[in-house]
Amino acid sequence: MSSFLVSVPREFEFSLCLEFLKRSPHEILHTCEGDQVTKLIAVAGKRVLFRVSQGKGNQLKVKLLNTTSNATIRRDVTQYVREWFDVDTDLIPFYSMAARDQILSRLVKQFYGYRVVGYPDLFESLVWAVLGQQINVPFAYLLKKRFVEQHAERLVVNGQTHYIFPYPAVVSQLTDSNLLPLQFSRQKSRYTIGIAEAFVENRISKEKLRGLPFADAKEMLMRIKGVGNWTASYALMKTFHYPEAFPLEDAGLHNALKKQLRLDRKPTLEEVRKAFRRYKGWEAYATLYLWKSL
DNA sequence: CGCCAGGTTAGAG
DNA sequence: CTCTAACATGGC
Repeated sequence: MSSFLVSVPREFEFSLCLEFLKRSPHEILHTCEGDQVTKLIAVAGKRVLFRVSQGKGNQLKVKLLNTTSNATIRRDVTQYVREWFDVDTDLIPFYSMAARDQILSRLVKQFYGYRVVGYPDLFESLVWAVLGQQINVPFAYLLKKRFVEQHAERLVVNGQTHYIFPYPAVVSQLTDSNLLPLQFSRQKSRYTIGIAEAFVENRISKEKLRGLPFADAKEMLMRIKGVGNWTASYALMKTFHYPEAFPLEDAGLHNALKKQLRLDRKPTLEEVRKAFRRYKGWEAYATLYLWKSL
């Protein structure tokens, strides 16, 4: 099948992104084999299975596994990959700011080229955030696995099953009786279905939010029940790559700051805000590298 | 048993 | 605007 290349900046380290992709054995929406990752997506009405690996120089190699290439597929898969690994953010200004920061200077050196590994699908991003609310991450992955196995479209290639995150049209038809057995709490079940309904009724979509000022996009997201500041910020960071988006209430972020600032307790929200003042405009990447420090 | 984990909501101050 | 209690569920 056909391959093509996607160029990336010098400040890009694929192996660090792969590390993130490999972080849970329950991850089901992509498959890592050594130094490459395989994923199924729906583009232009087709199901496209592709594999990404490091190419020569500043390039990623993308290989299509179940279809031949044409201009449309190539454009859409390229776009997906660029969003997935946040290829288009210029990190030079962030690195120049971070170099002068006591906490970040060490981290950006250690994890140079690490980027936000995102969720180009807004629905996936929001539901995944809801699943992660107030529970430990391994359990969130387990919930996602069950949810995807039950309700996602799939494609079997060479005996390997690949999934596409469940569609809003499907999820909006579910009830508690579908999700509680998967060990969703009533709250997660209600939020998940409510988010799907918001998509189906077109109260929200990626297209509607694209290009909006940060505050407006956040406000639109937070109109949905179950999407608070943490969830909205998470989606703005992971799906739209707003550089100023960061989850203020995030427990992991609090733990990272506690460690870096050598506090004997977790910081208050006010202390987090204060610590982040110096990262203005780059809160998303400050958060990413702080998370990575844990 | 207690406490924490990638929170949100509704209600009070 | 900020703080708090209630909600909910698994894991250590």
